[in-house]
Amino acid sequence: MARPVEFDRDAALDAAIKLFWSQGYSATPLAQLLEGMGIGRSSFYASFGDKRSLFVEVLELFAARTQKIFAESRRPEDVLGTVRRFFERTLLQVPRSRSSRGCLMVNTILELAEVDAELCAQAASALGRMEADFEACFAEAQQAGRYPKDQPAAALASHVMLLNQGLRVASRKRVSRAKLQSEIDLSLSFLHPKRIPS
Amino acid sequence: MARPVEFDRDAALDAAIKLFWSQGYSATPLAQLLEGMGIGRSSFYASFGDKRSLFVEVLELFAARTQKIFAESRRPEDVLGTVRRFFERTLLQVPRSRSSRGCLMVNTILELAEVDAELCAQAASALGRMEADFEACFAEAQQAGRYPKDQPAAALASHVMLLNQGLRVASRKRVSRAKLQSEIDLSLSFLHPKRIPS
DNA sequence: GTAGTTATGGACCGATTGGTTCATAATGAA
DNA sequence: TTCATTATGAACCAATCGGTCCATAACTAC
Repeated sequence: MARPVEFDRDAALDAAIKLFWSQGYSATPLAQLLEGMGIGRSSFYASFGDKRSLFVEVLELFAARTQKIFAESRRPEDVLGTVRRFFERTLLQVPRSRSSRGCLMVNTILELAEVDAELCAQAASALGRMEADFEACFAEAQQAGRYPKDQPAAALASHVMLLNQGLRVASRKRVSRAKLQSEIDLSLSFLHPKRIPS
Repeated sequence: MARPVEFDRDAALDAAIKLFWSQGYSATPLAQLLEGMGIGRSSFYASFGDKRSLFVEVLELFAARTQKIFAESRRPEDVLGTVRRFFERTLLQVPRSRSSRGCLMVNTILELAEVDAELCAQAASALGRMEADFEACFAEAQQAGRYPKDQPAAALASHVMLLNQGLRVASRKRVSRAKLQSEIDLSLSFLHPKRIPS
């Protein structure tokens, strides 16, 4: 009953993710978004409302995708394997151009901590959900006796998120894949239960 | 032989550090710098050349101060204690307003990775010097037989930097002191040599 | 066809950005 | 006092920022 939209909304969102992810929120001017998304100003404001609103949507979508990768990496019988797979899939088994973008949530927290509390809270909340997922993994493994209980699952999950944040920073300074790999290996070796003869 | 400067250059630099540190490079407008530093535009451009030049100077100064804290934390006979002291002095034994700023080098790398390669390289280089220092600590301890040699000192130092980056991100999302403390404790407990009976 | 509805492109807007210019003020040397 | 030198404050600048407005295009229902 009216003129149809001429662009692919999902494709446009994809382009927006790429831009925000690599350059950050403030460093990505509207003009660049329009060019990357392949749409005009009017269409932009009609479909996405606002630069900030678009960013909210992008952040949400990014978090959902990350959550999906986590879900695909998860294997109930192997906590540390889950952690390893998640790290390797997001940092090593992707083109360098992608891994060097780090994590949008982490980037956002650092960029907007003192600038936009709401966006920052949204990013932190997404990271919080990831942490809760990791905690559930550890708790499950501990219940099943596959992981030592001398550290609470929450603390272990928190530490995994610490490693995650550290790795994202590292990946943004274009360190070599090999170094990233050995960082992952060493971090996981520390997490491996040491069987101390009783 | 000419009109003397009316402001304290070091104090002005201090104010600039605080602003860049908490808000980032692009999110800190010149007007705010001028107000914070307590000087006028002309004096600013006469003394610091440029917003970007000022940032270079700030970054250098910040790195030097961080290096100093490291040096004060260093105790040759105790690597892990050195690491712990460095973390605790920069994250716990400071007002929250300060620790919640994270680390200027880390912040800069995340903010400017795809925007200003030079500034980013400068920040990365400063982090690299820290890593080298940590490596020297581990190497020394290993030579003296106070730390196991099953991991190369470089890898250990690299891991400490990973923890550092992770902690800075965590501190920027205003997590409680208690949580920061336990993150530090757990990370260090993983680094503690396990005495496996031979 | 015409009417009603929505999408689009381009002109336009005020605000803010970092940076420059210049007249003037403050000093030391003569 | 006078001159040379440098610091300062205010006015000014072009460029860019995100956002709005409006005439027109493209479609469906009738």
